[in-house]
Amino acid sequence: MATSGGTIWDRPERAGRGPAPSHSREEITAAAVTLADTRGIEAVSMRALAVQLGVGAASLYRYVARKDELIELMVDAVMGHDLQFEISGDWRRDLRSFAHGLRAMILRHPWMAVPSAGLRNFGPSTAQVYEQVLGTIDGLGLEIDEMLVMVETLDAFVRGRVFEELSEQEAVRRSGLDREQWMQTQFPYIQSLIDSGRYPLLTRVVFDAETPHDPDRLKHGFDMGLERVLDGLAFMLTTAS
Amino acid sequence: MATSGGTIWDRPERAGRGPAPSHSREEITAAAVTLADTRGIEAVSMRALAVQLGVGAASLYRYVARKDELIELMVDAVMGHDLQFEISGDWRRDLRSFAHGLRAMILRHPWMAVPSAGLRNFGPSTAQVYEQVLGTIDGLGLEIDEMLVMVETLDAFVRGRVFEELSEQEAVRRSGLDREQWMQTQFPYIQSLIDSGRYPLLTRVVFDAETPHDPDRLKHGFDMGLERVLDGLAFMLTTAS
DNA sequence: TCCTAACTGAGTACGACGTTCGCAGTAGTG
DNA sequence: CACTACTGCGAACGTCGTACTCAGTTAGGA
Repeated sequence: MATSGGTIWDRPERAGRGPAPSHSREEITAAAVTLADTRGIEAVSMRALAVQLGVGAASLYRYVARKDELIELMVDAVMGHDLQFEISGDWRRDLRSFAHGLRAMILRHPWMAVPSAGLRNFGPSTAQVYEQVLGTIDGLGLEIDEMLVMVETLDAFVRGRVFEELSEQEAVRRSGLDREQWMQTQFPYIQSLIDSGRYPLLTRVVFDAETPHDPDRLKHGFDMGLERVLDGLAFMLTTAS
Repeated sequence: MATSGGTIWDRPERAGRGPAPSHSREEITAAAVTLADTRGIEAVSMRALAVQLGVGAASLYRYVARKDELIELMVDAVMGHDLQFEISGDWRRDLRSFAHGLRAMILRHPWMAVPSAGLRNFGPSTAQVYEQVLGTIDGLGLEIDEMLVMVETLDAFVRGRVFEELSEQEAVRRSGLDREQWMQTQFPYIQSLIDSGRYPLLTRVVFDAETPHDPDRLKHGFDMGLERVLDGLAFMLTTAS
């Protein structure tokens, strides 16, 4: 059993003695990630993953104590490999780059929206990312607590925003229909809301949106919101220096 | 089977002819909500809920087509009953009140953090809430699209922030230990990160936080971030009027 | 008033899930 | 070479969401 240490991060991958394991954490994690990317996170079962690896299901518990730990490995692996952003020395540009990178990463791996709770999920790669992000606002005269508030606020906006962007997309995927068909199943109810006359503003939202569910529209809303959040964060610097 | 309409919201609760159902959607929903509040969302199984109601598990499918629909009912019920905020006519005060109300609601019902994807989960109570929130920024000279961006941005911040606040709390709960014991299981790993010397800023975070996990500290961070976000949203009005 | 179509309740069953147990096999150590 | 600590894994347990089926019940139409 791989059940000694408190978290998986301080438990050694290999124990000293017996035969060498036929797989590595990295290999198993990679297989789980591609499985989640291609068939959705709910398709990542210990059995299915074992099949993918040509292994018995119970064997996976030699590498991982619980499924949760597998998810932790997956999250940290993606944080390490697929989160890209640039550091230029201009804090606003850098935080914007981080926000875009975080959003893009989650959109590439929709299952990341739920299990990765930002700063609280503390694998080594995740830690490195936030170390770097904190670095972009270091030396601007802020207390460490204030720096943390800045990063957490930005992080919360991005994750919350992308979570909303994804939820419709996920509903479509689960229904098995294509986007057009799915929207038609929703239509009668939306219509009944409008006809009730009790939602005039939401009605304007539905009617005035020229391209109702253009992906660029969501990106647009993200970018606008992001600039507002960055505007707000800039206030922290004025009061500090 | 309760499987005719596309969503549960346009499917009548009672069909015309036969015997009256022995329960109502509202009753079932309320039982599920208290079950989720007291024993966690993962304790809400169709079987457990059926026991709570003194009913066979299969009977629940007379009221609900899939478990997802039960969750939808739960979310919308809580949005209707437990989300409180005040409308004064001062947009900033009103949005702040909404943000606090939303946060408090999710903290009271931690399971709401995940399944309720904000604007996309569109039960009648949810719709009413967002109608009201849009109303607080109506008539300020903004296009409906811009109003939507404002609300979505605020909503994203609150949900993302509360999600992070909850994730640690949930990890503690799942471990079965109390907070003190749980923190001690995490300690060796945190220590090893610090000792590696590769995370100087995160180390400052750990050391400089005077009361490491005071709930007021989280509330503080929320309030500070919220004011920054509101600062940023205020910019939308200056360019509009 | 009665018949019957339409509905409700639920026992049973199916397949999938996470996880545990116990055992056969293997590789380093003394 | 024996011992020990490990690895792989078939089988099994309990739980889950859900479909099938059918007996019992009721309200509308004759």
